[in-house]
Amino acid sequence: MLKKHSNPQSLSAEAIATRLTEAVHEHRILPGMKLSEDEVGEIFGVSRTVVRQALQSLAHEGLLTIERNRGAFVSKPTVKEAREVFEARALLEPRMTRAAAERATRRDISILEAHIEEEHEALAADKAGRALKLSGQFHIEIARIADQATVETFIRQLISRSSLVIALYWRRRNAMCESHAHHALLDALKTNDGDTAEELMKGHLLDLLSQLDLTTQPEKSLSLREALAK
Amino acid sequence: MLKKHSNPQSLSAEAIATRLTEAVHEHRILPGMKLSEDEVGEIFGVSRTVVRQALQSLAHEGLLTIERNRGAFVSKPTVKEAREVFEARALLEPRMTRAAAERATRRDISILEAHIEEEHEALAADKAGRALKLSGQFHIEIARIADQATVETFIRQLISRSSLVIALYWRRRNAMCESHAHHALLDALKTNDGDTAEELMKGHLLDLLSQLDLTTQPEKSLSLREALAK
DNA sequence: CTGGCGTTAATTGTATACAATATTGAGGTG
DNA sequence: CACCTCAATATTGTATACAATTAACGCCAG
Repeated sequence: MLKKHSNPQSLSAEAIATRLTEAVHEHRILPGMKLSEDEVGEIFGVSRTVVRQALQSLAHEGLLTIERNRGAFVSKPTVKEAREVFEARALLEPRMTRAAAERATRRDISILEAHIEEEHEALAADKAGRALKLSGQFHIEIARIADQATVETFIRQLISRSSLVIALYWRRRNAMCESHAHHALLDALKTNDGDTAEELMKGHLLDLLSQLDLTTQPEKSLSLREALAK
Repeated sequence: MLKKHSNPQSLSAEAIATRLTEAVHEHRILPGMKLSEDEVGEIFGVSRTVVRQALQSLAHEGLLTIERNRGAFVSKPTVKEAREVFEARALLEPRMTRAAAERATRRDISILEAHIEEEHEALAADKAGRALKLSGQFHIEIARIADQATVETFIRQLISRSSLVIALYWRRRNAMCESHAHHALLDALKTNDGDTAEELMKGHLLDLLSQLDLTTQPEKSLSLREALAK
């Protein structure tokens, strides 16, 4: 069961979408899980009308897959889709990082530092899910600093899907060694070194990709029913 | 009023979204116009429930902007957004074109040839709107040939918004001189010349951008009410 | 004639009722 | 015992009713 903050007044569809997105990013909701309209509606204290808005919004971002007359399920990216996500990120993020390096203000830097700090704390507290979410936000923050709202929304979607990919294909459950990479990126941004920043991001993404096991279809499915389906 | 094919049985939300998208791409529906739920619902013979799905889907792609308690309007990209759209396209499309050139089959080529042919016919028949839509589809087709579904959806959104940008900022109403550029691209694809294809696309996008007048806010608004609003 | 105020009408937001479809489980048959 | 069929149940799809909000209009004061 999901979290259930007793709701003083009904939440908006957007708020529900945000909450669900966070839960997926933190791997509290895993690929393949079904999100029933009634269930979600009761948890958040709203009618199916509002729930459906939220679910459709998330489906449009690729986080959920809606099967007609069957319902909404957390997407399970195929190996091909997993590769595509990282290819797209490789296309967009290095250039965004360059732009961010050239534009970053002191305020931006301190925001990024705070992110890294939180990420460290989450890892220390053994909150891998939370660390993963923060790690993604670091990338989004860079797009924001680059002042490219359009590309930023694309990167948001890609980060979302990356979260699914990691849930399905990540090799080691142990600590993400990204912290170091993010710190190096921060240094390049701090000195407005666009060339280095771009290269670091390119390497960082390749590094992430190399930690995935894309040789086989994912077998993980936390739904008992699904595991026994065939 | 929009088109009104007498509806034998009710259309799906997706079908309605497609029809509306086409109308926007062909500039039969212009930026700023309001799409009332009741009106659209009556035109297509479905209830507001289905219309809302379609409208929200289009809003998520950026084609419409939904203002709470006010309704859905065709988006009016600002100058900044217009630039961002073309910057994003410049980031994605040249690389997609290279990949497409390296993968294009004879069947792909003939599909593109058909597109160009249709585009010529539309221009000859003075159907500028239809020509514009076909021109956009040419770009989407290239992403499809590159076999990058993820990036393809991004490019779809960017083409959609480009259509809005062109409606607002295009300088000359006369013939689009893209036909030539598309033909040159086709040649590069035909000979699997990735380098040339990538460069041609890069130039083509710059060319498009240069035909826009982004020095001033758009004044065009076909809604009489809106024209007199201030 | 102009500008503000209040009422009326129109439109969107949300919940709910009903229809359509898929899933489950029992019962029967080979 | 496996397998199929079919009713019973649960879930989603769509339409509609009502509430909330906004926009429109007329009225009156200045």
